[in-house]
Amino acid sequence: MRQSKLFTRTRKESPADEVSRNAELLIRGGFVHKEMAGVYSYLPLGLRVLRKIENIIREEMDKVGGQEVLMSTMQPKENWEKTGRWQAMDDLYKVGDSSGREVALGPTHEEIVVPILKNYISSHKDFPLYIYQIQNKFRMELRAKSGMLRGREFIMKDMYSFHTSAGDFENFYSKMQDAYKTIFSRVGIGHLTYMTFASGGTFAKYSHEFQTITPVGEDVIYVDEASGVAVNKEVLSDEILNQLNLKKEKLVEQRAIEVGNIFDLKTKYSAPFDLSFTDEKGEKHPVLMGCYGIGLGRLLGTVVEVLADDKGIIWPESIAPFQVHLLALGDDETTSAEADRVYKSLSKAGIEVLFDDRMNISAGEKFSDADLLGIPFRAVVSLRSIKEKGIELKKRAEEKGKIVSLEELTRTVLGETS
RNA sequence: CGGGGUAUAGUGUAAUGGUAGCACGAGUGCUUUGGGAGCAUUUAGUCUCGGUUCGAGUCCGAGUACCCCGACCA
Repeated sequence: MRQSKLFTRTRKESPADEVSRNAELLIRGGFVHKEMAGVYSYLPLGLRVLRKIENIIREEMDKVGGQEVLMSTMQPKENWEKTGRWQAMDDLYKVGDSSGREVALGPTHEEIVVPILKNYISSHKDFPLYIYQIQNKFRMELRAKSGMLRGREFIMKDMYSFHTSAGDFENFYSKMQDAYKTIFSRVGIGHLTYMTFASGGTFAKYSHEFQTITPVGEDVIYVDEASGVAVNKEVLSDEILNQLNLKKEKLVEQRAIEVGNIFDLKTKYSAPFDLSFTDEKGEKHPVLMGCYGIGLGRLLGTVVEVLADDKGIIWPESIAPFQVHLLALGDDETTSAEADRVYKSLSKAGIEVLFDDRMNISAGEKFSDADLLGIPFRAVVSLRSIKEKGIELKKRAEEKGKIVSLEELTRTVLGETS
């Protein structure tokens, strides 16, 4: 992609109405556009990152046997009345049309997925079943905050699992714990993310949050570094500590943001809709369910929040919008021709390159933009690099670059991204 | 929802109740190119409604939006 053609440009000034680092950098870099409090549009750069996160999650969900669907955003009021949540859920968006009909804008999809399944499954032979989607969710947060971290419209992966026995559920639940750990490692925040024992409300024995350590987090958790286990402050008690084999004096208090959660729904949603199955003996039983969520926008914002430095974003290679930021310094013929050659060669090798081919832009501005955008590898072509018979390669997080050949550049980038 | 704060051009900011200015951006021309360049020139603005006043960006009232703290967050 030629940066001269890229839709959106960077801004030098921070927006006055954004204090949080994630939103500030994402807006200054032109990744997202703020529509209103807690609602953001994704621009080309932001969408590229979002798609990469989405694909990592999709891969891991498919690996555990998930089947992807896309359920409706508009949801019938009757379904919500059946579960009692039309009244009980106070962050539900209720929308009316001119005929007086009311619908909910989906904040979650138990009320949709369960009735759908009722149409198709009824025998124990249909189980287990894992259904997921990646879709926009709507929640009327009383207070949207922290940029991308708590929004009113946001993209979420939600999976629902369906089981005929508690044992089967527990097996799958444990598989999902591993899948989640893999996802957070793959997007680059595994080292800061802890599986955290949490409250599942009144109905759940099993509930875990995946909490990423950051001072801007909304939760307080207690981490046992040795075992990598954490407990949310909400549920901290001697009983829980004993159960988890944790010693109080070894726990470290941290603020953290919840990037994912998984929990046991038992029959909470299958019962109201009478979702049941017939076993081998012909007896009818309610279906057991689990639910597994990850907020993609929040995850994206969290990565920015925890990995950025004072110059800008630092994307992990796995989710960076491009792998290489190629800078042509100087508008002379020699530099332009050489940069163009490098651009074409890298592209041909299948490397995603953002080529800063803009004319009349000072070197300093190009460097600053590169730091802000946070693409993992920066490759500079200039009269100086040409004189040194190579390309200057520098990783975003490194201070100094080195001169490498085009072949070495290609190998380095491919090697580290494969 | 309680408390606090803010609202001026695309962005960031000035302006005792008295001519809305500066910088960035964007457009044009020339110069410049290793850490957010220079000159010239052009472009574009007082959140909404009401009130006070000879006169309101500024004062008063209401509304709206946004930010922060708290409460809330299957």
